[in-house]
Amino acid sequence: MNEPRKLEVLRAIVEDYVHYREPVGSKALVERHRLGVSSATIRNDMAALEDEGLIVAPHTSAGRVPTDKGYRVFVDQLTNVRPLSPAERHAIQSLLDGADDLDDVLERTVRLLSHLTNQVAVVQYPQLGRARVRHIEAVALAPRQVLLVLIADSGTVEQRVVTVGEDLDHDRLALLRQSFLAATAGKPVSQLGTNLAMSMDSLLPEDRTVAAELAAGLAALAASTREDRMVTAGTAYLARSNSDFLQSISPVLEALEEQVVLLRLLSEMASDARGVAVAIGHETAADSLSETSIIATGYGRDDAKIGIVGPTRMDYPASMAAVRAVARYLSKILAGS
Amino acid sequence: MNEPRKLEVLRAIVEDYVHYREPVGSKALVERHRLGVSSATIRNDMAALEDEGLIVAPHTSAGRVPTDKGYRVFVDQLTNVRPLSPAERHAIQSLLDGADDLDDVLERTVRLLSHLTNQVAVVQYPQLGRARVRHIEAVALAPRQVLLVLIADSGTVEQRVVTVGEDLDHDRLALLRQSFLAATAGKPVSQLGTNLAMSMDSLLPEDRTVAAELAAGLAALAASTREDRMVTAGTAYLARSNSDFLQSISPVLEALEEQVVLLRLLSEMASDARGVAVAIGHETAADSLSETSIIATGYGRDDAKIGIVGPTRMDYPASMAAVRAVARYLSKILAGS
DNA sequence: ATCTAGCACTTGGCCAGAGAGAGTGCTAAG
DNA sequence: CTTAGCACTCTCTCTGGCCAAGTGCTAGAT
Repeated sequence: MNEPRKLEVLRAIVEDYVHYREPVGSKALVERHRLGVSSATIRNDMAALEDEGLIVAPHTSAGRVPTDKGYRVFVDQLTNVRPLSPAERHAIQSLLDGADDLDDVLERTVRLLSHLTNQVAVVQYPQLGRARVRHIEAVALAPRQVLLVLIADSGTVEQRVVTVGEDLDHDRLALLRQSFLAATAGKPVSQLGTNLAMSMDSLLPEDRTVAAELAAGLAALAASTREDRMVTAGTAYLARSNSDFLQSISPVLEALEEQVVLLRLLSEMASDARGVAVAIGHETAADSLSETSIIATGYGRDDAKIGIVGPTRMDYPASMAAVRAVARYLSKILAGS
Repeated sequence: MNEPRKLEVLRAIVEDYVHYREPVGSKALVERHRLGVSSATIRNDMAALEDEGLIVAPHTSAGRVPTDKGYRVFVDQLTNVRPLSPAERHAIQSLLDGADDLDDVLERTVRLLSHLTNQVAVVQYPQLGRARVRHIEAVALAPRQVLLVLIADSGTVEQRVVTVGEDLDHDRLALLRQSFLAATAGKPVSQLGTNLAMSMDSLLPEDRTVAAELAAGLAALAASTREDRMVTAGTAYLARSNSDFLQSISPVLEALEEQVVLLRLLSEMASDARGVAVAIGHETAADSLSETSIIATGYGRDDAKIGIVGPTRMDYPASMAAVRAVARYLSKILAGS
């Protein structure tokens, strides 16, 4: 058996199936690809591929369809990721220029990626892990209500309203804020909690109770930052792939809204040598996503993830190229600002 | 012709069509409802209803289906909105308790409404129109980059990064901030721009250029606040109504993501005597939503909108009840905080 | 005037059967 | 190892016939 040709056949099957959206048979294969052998030979190869579980026939006399495993081999076999076309590069440039704050950059980026791939795009908020405290603000909204704002040098701003047990006038709050700021400014957000705890001693005894309440709020702010949130775009594309896939889009929409499952998945995906990570069908280990594939990669300093979610029958090479290219531009923009 | 009975027939047709999801005929109607007359009489009524354009027959010998106009008459005919069941009230209570900041409240609310109605729910951010400036913060991120934060007494926090034309050290920025705050604090957000402009005279001449840049940023912040944003939940329900409606969910998803069309629509909808507004099918005046209905109502002081989006074939009475009930709870919670 | 009963008529949905087309696996030969 | 040929298996599509649902109309009952 000719091993290289067998892989070539698998490649052809995947490409044709993605393109024509229907099972592909041996005859169509030799017509559409210059394989240099007859359909009978292809049939032998296909039988072997089926034995290995890379393709299946929906029924006796239909063509073959790649399995998750088949897509996996296909993807692994891809050596170089195709660079983007000039038109695509131009689109990236013009769409991402002119963005101002972080929210805006992420918003534009995810829309861009979605348009480029005709797929749902997701982007995780940059993690605050290595970010440092730039500023802390505390504003009295009511005698016992305080709005806490935490600003990190990564450009993220987190806010929360905290209710405390005793009244706080403006001056007292300003003093506490000053103390908090002194204890944490310029230091990593991740250590905010411990830094605040250590600064408690320097406070007046009568302030410590309320200070602890505020500190808890700030710590919670630092912990539950947006690193566990993501932005989504292009959900409409899910409904476009008019096929049997339509049945399974409801769970996918749920997963996109829930975010939890997807975020865990994204953080577990490790990019390979080509700079992108791919999870195919059941590899996602989530029932709701068993008919979808995810292509993702990290961006920025702290390796937050950006990627796309789509049906397993997708154009992997093009999507991988788009994800990687957009991630690079995004990293560049974030580093520059 | 018996007019009251004709309306009764329309009501029965709508209810049955919503329930059984298929065209309803005269015979089924007399079986399922105590109309007190024979199917032949119903047929006469139905013919009249069809002449008036309230129902149509998909083909010669199928039952009748309500038109948009039919739903409209049905909805207008509803006099009292059914109150929620105790179980639903309980669900509202337990889900909305324990929310802290505005984002969280809206997030929970929209999920709740979505679950109650099994429909897509949307909620518009409260408008800053009548809100007053509580606080302004300006943080130097880099010599020429400033993070502006605007906090309103409605609890909303807006932020934006502005790049200015000259270097700003910390002290100079603090002075400017102080001046801005003095000019605007406690005054309506809507007048922030003019208030800032008037305060320019009191600044040192060399500060005026950069101050103008910052003021422009703040004014933009006040103008483009979240009032033009909304939160969505339950998109997965769109794909659940497994029927011909599946075809049209892609445009709906787009509209939900685009937000612009929907926001305009929401703001144009005026609640009627029962406290809710309903736009049915083509009444939405948006092609992408021609097969969907929207039920919405205002909440809070500034009449921001909350509502649901679903197929025209929906349970209007139940949905109207849920929207109104949730809007009331939401108003109560926002007023209390 | 209004309602009802009956009836002829229309039509989509469903089923079975036939035929075509696509594709396979196998065998035997190059 | 490859190829040609062939029998076989399925699905898909089309057809015709039948049935059930539902209608509109007319004539009679109330």
